[in-house]
Amino acid sequence: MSHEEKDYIQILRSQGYRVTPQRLIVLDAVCDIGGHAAIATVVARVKKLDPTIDLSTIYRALDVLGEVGLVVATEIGDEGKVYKIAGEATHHHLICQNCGTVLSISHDEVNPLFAHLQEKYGSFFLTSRSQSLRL
Amino acid sequence: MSHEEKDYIQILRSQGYRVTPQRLIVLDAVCDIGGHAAIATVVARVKKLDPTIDLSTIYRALDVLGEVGLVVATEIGDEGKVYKIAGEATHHHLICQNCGTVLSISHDEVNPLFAHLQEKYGSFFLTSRSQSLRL
DNA sequence: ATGGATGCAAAAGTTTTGCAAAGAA
DNA sequence: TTCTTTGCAAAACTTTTGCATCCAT
Repeated sequence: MSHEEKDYIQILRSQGYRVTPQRLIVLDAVCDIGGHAAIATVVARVKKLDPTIDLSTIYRALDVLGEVGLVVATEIGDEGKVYKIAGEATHHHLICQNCGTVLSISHDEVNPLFAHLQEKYGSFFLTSRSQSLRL
Repeated sequence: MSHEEKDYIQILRSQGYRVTPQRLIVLDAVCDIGGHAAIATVVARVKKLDPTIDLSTIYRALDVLGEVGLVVATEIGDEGKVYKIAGEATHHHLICQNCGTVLSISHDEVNPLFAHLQEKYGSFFLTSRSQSLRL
């Protein structure tokens, strides 16, 4: 697990949320998966760690973890929402339309386009916390 | 309506599908909307034209229209699937993350990036019939 | 006439919500 | 103790499917 224990406990508490085993397991699951994980993947991982955790609890935990900024939810293509640990370098996803494989690429690859679009379209272009460039 | 009557009747028939009033109304609806339309928008438009058309018929009509290539379904961000009349120039969508406004931009804007990515990542990059670059 | 398409109803899949009981602070 | 969170169950949505009837060809 790459997240510091103290940190996320702090973060949850400071935002008025309680630190529960369920939330930690969901956080662990998302973290263990490494990349971006569809809800089904998160659920599978969570259930493997603790089969008694309810589906609704997982959804609620992901909401809370997103609320406090520990997890980021992004909508990508056909996969629906995917979740990942926040704090990674800004990056993007290249998705094979045949097999669905997702390849992450550095923001550097895309930056020239970003710069161009931002200059040209200004307010339409997301500059901060951009998770995905949706074209 | 910008589609030629003869054309789409031909197209449906040639693929073994029948030309029904429901399918034409769904096609008209998508066409009238002009841009990309979420399912809810299509349904609203269809129902206005003919309230008796069933929801399942609309889904099935969109499937068929997609099958024969008259309509294109694209998955974009939070909006889920959006439908539009096929045959437009390849373009992309810029989506304001505040208000959700969608701005279409020419493929020319993005082409340099496409060329770069294609060269670098080869098979991961979709070259034909690309509806959206999903990063 | 005849095979595909429709409308209705029900099913299936996914996400959300109400609430009593359990648990973190 | 107090107030949040959980698990369960049910609800709310969205999309799909089965089937008798209807209709395009």
